[in-house]
Amino acid sequence: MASFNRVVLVGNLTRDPELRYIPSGSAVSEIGLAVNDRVKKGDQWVDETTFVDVTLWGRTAEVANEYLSKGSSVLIEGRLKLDSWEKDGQKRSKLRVICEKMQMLGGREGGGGGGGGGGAARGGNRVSSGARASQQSSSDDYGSYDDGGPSGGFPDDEIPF
Amino acid sequence: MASFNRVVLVGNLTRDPELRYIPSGSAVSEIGLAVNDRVKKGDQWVDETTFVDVTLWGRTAEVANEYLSKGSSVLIEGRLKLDSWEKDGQKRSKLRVICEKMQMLGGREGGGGGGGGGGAARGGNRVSSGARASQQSSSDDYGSYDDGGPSGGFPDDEIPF
Amino acid sequence: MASFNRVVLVGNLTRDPELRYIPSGSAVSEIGLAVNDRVKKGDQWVDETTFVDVTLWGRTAEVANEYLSKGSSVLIEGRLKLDSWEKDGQKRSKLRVICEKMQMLGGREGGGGGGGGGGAARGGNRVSSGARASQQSSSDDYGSYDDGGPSGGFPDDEIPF
Amino acid sequence: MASFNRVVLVGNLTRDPELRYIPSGSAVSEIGLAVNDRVKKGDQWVDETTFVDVTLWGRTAEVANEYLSKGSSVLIEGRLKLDSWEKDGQKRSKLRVICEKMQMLGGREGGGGGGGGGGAARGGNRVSSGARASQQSSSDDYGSYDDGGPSGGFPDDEIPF
DNA sequence: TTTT
DNA sequence: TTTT
Repeated sequence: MASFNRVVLVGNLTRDPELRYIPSGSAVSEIGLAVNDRVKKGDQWVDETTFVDVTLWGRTAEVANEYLSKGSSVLIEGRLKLDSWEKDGQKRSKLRVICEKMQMLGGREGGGGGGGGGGAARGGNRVSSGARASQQSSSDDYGSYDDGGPSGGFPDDEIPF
Repeated sequence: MASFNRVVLVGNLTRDPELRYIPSGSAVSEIGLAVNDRVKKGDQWVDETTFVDVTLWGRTAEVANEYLSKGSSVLIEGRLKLDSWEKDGQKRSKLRVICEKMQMLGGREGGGGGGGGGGAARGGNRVSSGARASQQSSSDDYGSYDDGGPSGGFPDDEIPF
Repeated sequence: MASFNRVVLVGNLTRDPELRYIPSGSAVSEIGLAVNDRVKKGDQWVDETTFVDVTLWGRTAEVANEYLSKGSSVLIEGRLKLDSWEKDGQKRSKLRVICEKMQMLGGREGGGGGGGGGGAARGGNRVSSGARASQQSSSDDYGSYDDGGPSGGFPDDEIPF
Repeated sequence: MASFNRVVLVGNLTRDPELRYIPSGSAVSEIGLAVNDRVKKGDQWVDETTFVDVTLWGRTAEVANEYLSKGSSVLIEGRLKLDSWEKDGQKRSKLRVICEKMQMLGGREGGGGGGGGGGAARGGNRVSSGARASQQSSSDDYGSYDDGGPSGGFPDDEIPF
């Protein structure tokens, strides 16, 4: 019965975030993370890249969409989640990470961070969520975003995971 | 470039560990973990089970094989690793966890734990690694096992990940 | 600017929890944790115990008070917090952990856990918070308690840290 | 008996690292970290800075000394450790973090990071450990340093913690 | 101040 | 493919 599920990753986005809104109005964003470890195999160090899909919710999703892009460096805290579906009559499943906290780091063009100013936004075509995202931004100068915890956020059961 | 990869899980084994030795003599064990979270979806709490495959190396693998069995409760610290292979000309991949530290918890029949004595072993058919495992055991009364870190353990490159 | 603060500990209570209510009605509990590591010093393994004070809030505080006692085994996830005060004109400070998630483990007399029944309560003198604690308990069979996250719980600013 | 001790922090150095060598030749470095959280107190978010002393060993200590300075942004993974001593006949103790893995982040003047080249060193007065540090550097382009784990590093028992 |  |  005892159980615990915690993941902390630092990596770079493999593509721009993809934001969408579910019917209830909640924002969801998917990001791909590349985590580059250097691990010992036998007696030598080798590079090992782990690609992980991460789902972000609510304001965190919007902030990611606003401030992160391919190559951005980010810290993600969350939990592992097994997605399951059927394809051609075959059961398939895949581990992903559900983000509970995101922290932008100063890598690349993304990562906002910047002291007073608050980080440069990306190209104009993705700023539709600007209003909400910048409310967030104004309440947090540290580039850290939280999903609001268990009691926050997801007002209905349309959520696909 | 900045990167970090850390997972901490507490769950129950979905099956008995499977131990084998690679040609160099290193022990490897696979365990299946069921992690039972209770997460908020919309405005209600739902149970969500995440099944994760975990790979253990060296003495940790042997200790797991000796003291854990289906149902055992265990804490695993490790990192995410993407396994990739080809099947029917299709690229497939799967996230797993490489265990860097294992801590037996007092669940079920497994979980060693027991005060002075050192935890009851499982059925006799799996005690072949006993000698080595119990050396370990004697140097650690806390049921915690470490893979020896980056400089420990894997003397050659036969390692399949 | 980038910042992150995460602690995960498993240890045993050094004393019974101390529960109190702040004027607003929020529950607060203090527990002392003993974390027994085995670390390498030079070429030998030595035991090292780290004593940490942990603060729990809200329902988590009440549940701890109800189900944990001296010796209980528990997993705490939280963050480091620096408490500061003045004594004899001297500035003093001390690191503690603010618990954000608690998971009871099956150690000792504490640790509740128990499948259907829900874990044995301690002696009668501490059951005053029973009503609330058992509401919690009924919504969670896994012995895991969450402080409700950033948006949960602390309705005023009487909170002393 | 079950026990686990894990800390992950991202913060900025409050001062330059202080490197020294213990009689056996092992390098030790102390850094002060400021971790800036934004936490909810009552119904508003407040900034909260936690100051933590971190001890680094071996090559990690040397690398920190070489590449980090006051203000640098860094991720530290390690464990809590209680330092105890006596002063004026009074027992005193203090929690610190023993670093097991360090990852430089791209903040400020520190944080090395730099792709191929390997990060700019600090002013000349601290480069005495250069030779060793750059060996390290050459075996790791990711700015991540590991203490070598339980089996690595500390060849004698002069170590003061 | 301490737990297993 | 699954554990509690």
